[in-house]
Amino acid sequence: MTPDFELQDFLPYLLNQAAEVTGLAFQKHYKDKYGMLRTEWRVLFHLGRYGDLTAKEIGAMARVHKTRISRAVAALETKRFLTRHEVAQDRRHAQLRLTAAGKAAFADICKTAQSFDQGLTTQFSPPEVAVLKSCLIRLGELNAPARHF
Amino acid sequence: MTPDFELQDFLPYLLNQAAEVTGLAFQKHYKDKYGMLRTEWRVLFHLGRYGDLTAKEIGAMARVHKTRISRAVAALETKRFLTRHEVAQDRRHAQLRLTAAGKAAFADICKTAQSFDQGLTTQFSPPEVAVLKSCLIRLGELNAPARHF
DNA sequence: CGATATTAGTTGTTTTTGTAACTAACAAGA
DNA sequence: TCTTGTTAGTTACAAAAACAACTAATATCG
Repeated sequence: MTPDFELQDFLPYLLNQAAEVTGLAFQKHYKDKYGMLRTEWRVLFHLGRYGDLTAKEIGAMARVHKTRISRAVAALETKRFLTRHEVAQDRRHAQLRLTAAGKAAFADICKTAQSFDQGLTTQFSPPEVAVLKSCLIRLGELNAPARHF
Repeated sequence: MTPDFELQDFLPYLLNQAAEVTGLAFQKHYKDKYGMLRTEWRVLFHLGRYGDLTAKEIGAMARVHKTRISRAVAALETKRFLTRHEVAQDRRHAQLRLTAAGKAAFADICKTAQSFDQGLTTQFSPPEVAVLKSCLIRLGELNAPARHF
């Protein structure tokens, strides 16, 4: 039968555990402090980092389904973290723009995220971190299943 | 403000993306084929790999909350993949035991999991895989937030 | 121009999960 | 023995996610 296969050797399991632990630890910086969900924080990040974007653009960049983006945008709008600006040429989509409060939250959470990341990576040597991150990027990109954007 | 902080550098994001991509790719082997949820597959795995266990033991080993275990066990029971056996000494907990069908499913999914893992790791060099897995284990264990078992 | 297709985004419905309260069984001290 | 406390597991309810169907705007092709 299956001899010595340990769950500790199974990459999807390891990835999931590490993602869950770190994700739960970090969420207090956007959930407890700003009442945001993870997708909201991601949308906020993309707008803060890359400037005004449409919902579709954010979804494509962050690999998130459009319904999740839609609800995150609506939530951020009621929290007054962003505003919608219709594009005259095509009224189907709208540019999303952070408000001052949105930018402040972005800056705050980003700063925390950077030090959080440092706290995680300092337990490894720089070469280890380099290998870890490059592997994760390849895993996240290469095996990406078909997305229905 | 925040200068050049990329989401691609943020470990929780990378972990989450890699976990999601690989997890979604693998789930067809237990979801599509056996109609199992991820927690069910994990419970099945622990029983198949480590023999009869109680719900609490599985929860402790897999770091899963007891309500999720409870529902997974109930689902596996209706699928006839396991049976409950009361312990005379303490009737609060029950030993969980895989049926023949459960063992067959375990063996099948395990075999697939091993080759799936190989497919993932062969795109990296052996030293890279070693670093990757050891980092993931440390991330998943060291920063583990308090669990309420 | 007019019918059809496509696209951006939203809404509704169903699953799944998280959280808390609960039951039943056992333990331990007064 | 009889409270009181603890433990294993379940159930109920609320939050969140997945999936599908929908609306409105634009594009395309006859």
